[in-house]
Amino acid sequence: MITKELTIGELAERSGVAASALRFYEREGLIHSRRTTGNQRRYHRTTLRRVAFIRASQSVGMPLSVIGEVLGFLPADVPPSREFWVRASECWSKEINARIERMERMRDRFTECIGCGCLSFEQCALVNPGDELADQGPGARRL
Amino acid sequence: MITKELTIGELAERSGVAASALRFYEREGLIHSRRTTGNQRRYHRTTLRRVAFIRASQSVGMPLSVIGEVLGFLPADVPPSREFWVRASECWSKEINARIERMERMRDRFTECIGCGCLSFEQCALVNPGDELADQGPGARRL
DNA sequence: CCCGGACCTAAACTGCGGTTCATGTCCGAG
DNA sequence: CTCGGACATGAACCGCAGTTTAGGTCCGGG
Repeated sequence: MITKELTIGELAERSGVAASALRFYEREGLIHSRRTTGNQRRYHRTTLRRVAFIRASQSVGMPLSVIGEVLGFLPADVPPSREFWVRASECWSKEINARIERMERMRDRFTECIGCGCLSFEQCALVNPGDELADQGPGARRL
Repeated sequence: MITKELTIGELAERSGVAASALRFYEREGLIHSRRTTGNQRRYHRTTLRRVAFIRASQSVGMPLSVIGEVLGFLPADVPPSREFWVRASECWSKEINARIERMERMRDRFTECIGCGCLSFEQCALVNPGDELADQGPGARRL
């Protein structure tokens, strides 16, 4: 059969992603499925691509919420166009570069500041960054 | 009075760290305190330095567990020596550089892989990194 | 002596990205 | 028709780095 649908087990095996994660992605709206009369999930083949995109994006550090937003522009059951990949790639690259720069600035500051031995409050830029790291709110912070 | 001890409120204000966080650090063994007869915390002044070090280390992405290990070499109530700062700085710099390199590799892979439009399983290095990201076990992953 | 603000504790909650568990249903091979 | 493996669901749990809440105690000024 051409364009045969996938069960969750098949999708899990072929994508290398656990079935529990796939159900989770579906709850979060990143992927979609049809249901059989017996309430089981059937995935369109293009879902394989969507999952690949999700994992690739995660591997460069993107949070699922952002990936979800971008995938929102990609209708279900439609294979992602070349344009889509390119646009997404550009978008991600910007983000990653920004993060790398941020880390480089931090490292330089740290060596500088530790090197001078100050580490006293009010003077030290490391202890009081002020610019970055500010207003991240309470709770856990992503590294 | 010289070498006056600090209450938790004072330490919180002077370090810019919430009292709840200071109690948390103490539970985790990163800082220490004496207790008054009324069971209230009194901090040695050098604790201010310890907290500064914790926050600085966090700002470059170090997890508390690792910071705790390093602080373990620094006895309570002893001001950190210059040597200590230098050694810690070297140690952190290595870690940060490793992370930056990792992110650069990822970014390059991503642009390369997305650029070619493949994103198919089994071939794509991004989808199947294999080397990094592997064996991180179940549960949440740090970004 | 009394009052209010600072302090104490343990337990529950946050967000992220899922996993694990308990319990119950579906579906295809024999 | 029956059996076992695949699937369904909701709820609870993991680690991290704390915050919030509830309920109780301490301490200094008036």
